[in-house]
Amino acid sequence: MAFGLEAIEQLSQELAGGYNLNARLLTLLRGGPLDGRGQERAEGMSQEVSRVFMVSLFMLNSRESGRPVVDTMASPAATITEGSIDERAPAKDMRVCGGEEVTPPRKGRENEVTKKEITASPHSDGYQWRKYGQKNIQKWKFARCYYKCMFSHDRGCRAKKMVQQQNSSCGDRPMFHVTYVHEHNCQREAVSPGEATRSGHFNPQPQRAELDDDTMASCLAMVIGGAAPAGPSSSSLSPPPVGASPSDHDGGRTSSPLDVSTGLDVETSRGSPFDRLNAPAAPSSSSSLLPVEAISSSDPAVYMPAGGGLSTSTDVIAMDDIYFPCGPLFSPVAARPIGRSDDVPMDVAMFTDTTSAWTPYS
DNA sequence: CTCCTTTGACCTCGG
DNA sequence: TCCGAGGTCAAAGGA
Repeated sequence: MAFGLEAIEQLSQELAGGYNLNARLLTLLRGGPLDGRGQERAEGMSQEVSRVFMVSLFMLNSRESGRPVVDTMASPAATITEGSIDERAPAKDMRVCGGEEVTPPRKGRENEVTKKEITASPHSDGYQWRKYGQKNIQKWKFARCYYKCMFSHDRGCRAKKMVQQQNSSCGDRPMFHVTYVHEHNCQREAVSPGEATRSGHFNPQPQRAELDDDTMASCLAMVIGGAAPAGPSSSSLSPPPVGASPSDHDGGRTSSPLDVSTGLDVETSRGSPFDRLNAPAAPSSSSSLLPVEAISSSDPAVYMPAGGGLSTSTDVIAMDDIYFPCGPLFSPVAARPIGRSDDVPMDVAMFTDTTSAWTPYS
């Protein structure tokens, strides 16, 4: 699917603007009989709402036009995947990402980029990685980390990934650019989820929901209509119960392979087209994971798209904040980092282990 | 003792 | 050809 992030953001803004406009129109209409001037204003607002619909529909219909996908928004909840990338953008093709200008990686030795994504959970991709390097990169506040497949040696797997924390974050949630280089060619045997973190790869079914067309359309329909959605099928939106829980951490060593976050709970994520933040189980005492856990459904969720026209920033906005007049459209069950220990600086990765100690440098 | 991360040095590429 | 930046290696140290 190729629904550009820029498009999502624009669409979000358009729709939120339309929503606000409609709310004003409603207020106007409820204010009593309209005089000539009020009638004019109401008509103007109505026309503007129509324009919003038109623009939104146009954007929806034109998404197949092959327009390049541009990273503009770092969603804390959704992992934005650019998909397979075989060719890199021209060197001077600056991209805007999370409000930052990002120079595409120059052509290097490894040119076989298979995927790029922006995620809050750079390590929850179902594979085990070994860090082999870290480098301070110009223009980035945070060092870039280099990972190889754990089986690069044993099985000659060439898969690598580079994880770059963004300069900006969404609230206190750091976002990461993850660039995958080379496909895994280590043979994956079916591994029980419990074993996944320890003994190898498990079937890497998609662990995150991508915003497919139906989902996006459904979402927009919800926003436009304010109707309670039937809810996208959980099969398409919720990750499979891969399980691989961080509680499977090797109890002894702290320098374990990268942790694999839990899949999302199917029940709690139903109804939202947006990926919920991964919510690793409470870490064991020996784990260095920052505790992140699912909390009660009374808390506002942090789904994206945020902004709702109220802000063009990439900050997280609770669904209740966006859609308050209608009540939450989804059944938001939040997942948020909790119990962040005070000794962990806020600009450190929201979860970390010894393999991903994000140490900002200045 | 083993395995992994850290980190500085080295290599390679592109301007 | 030089230089800066990014990517990788490998020794050292830690758990």
